Amino acid sequence: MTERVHRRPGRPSGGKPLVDRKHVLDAAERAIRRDGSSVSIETIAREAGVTKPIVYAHVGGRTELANTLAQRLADRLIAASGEALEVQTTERAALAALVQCNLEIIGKNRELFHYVMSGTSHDNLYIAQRSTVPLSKVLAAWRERQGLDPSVCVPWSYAIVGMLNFVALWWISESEQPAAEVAEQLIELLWSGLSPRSVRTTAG
Amino acid sequence: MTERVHRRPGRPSGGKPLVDRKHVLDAAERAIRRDGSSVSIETIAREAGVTKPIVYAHVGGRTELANTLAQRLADRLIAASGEALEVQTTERAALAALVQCNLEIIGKNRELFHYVMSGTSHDNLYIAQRSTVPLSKVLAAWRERQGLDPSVCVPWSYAIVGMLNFVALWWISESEQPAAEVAEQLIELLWSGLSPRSVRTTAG
DNA sequence: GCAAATATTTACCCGCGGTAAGTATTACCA
DNA sequence: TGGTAATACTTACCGCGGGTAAATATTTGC
Repeated sequence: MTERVHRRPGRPSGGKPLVDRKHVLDAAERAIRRDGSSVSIETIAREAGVTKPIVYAHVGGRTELANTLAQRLADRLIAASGEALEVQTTERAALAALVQCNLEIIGKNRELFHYVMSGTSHDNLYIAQRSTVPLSKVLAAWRERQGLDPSVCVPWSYAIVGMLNFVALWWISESEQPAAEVAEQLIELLWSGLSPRSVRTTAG
Repeated sequence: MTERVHRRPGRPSGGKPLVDRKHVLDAAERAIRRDGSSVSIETIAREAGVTKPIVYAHVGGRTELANTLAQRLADRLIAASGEALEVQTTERAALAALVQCNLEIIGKNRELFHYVMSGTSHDNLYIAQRSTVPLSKVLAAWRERQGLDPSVCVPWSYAIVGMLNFVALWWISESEQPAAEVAEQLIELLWSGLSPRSVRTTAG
């Protein structure tokens, strides 16, 4: 966590500015966590110890801020997913671990998640793409390894991301179940589907 | 479609007011369709042939308007889904028809969909619930008929609604594929799951 | 006719996103 | 050592859009 700094106007001695993009973004996250997803740019600026124009200079306007924070959150989710995937043995267990850690990270960043969900522009899929593209690649590689058509992977990626988002939304605000349990339920659907024929015992 | 009306101030002769809730909501939809999802309340009021306070009197503030319109859209989707379900023979085909008609309706109401997606409050799940509750009931009944545990149906409903939402978002803005094709791809995932063992030929 | 009830508008407040212009401090170079 | 250019930051502002209070017009009911 970057700390509050004594700033002074004027060109700084070291080549580097005291307040950079990361400093502002970290402050934004703190402010959102503290004041909720409807926090104003001005409050964020105060949290960073600067004023509004600095925020605009470093990260741009509100939607751009939301996009950037979404990016960061997505990166964390993807990174954690990667780790979760490596540990597990079976593919199904790996998937369950992925979903569970996604839920847990979102649970620890509820307000940020809300900010991102309501702040990013829904017209262009800029952000959703960032989450779906890596997923789509993994899926495509996997399907090809099995000799299956990989063309479904783009819509499937959006489907899975949407699934995760909505379930997370429900889970963080209404459900008392542990993340592992919800993850298992989701994987039951995602792995085996609705089809009654593909019933199988849940993996312990 | 309700039409533009000659209104006059003062207590109206008939018991009924000329401008009611439905009139305003219809106007809102028209305005959104015309000017996009960022349309202002004032513009909506003009479209209805009235002024802002009337809108507030009849439907409330912006989020309440978004919620109400979301409600209406959800009702249309649910109604159309019901019809689609009745016609089909197999359960899988019924599901595919459901998804397809959902996509098509959203495709015909892109701007409204965007308005609803960005306007409804993500903090309380008020709206998502309205879509998921009926779905959840159908799922639960179906699972029970098969002797399966119905407790998964709540998270599954959110999962399916989230899936549909995100795929629709992608489809209306980036995809050129016909709705039927996307629906089939989605159902492939939803019905059979990711599991490699449950591979089966796509229905007709 | 006159008061109460109702429908609607005018005129306004306020907060917030976004920006232009001004001020303070340092680095660089003669 | 002074002066100029570059940099970092602030103050002060604009405008728009959500939301509302108070005024205005019209009709019903006594």
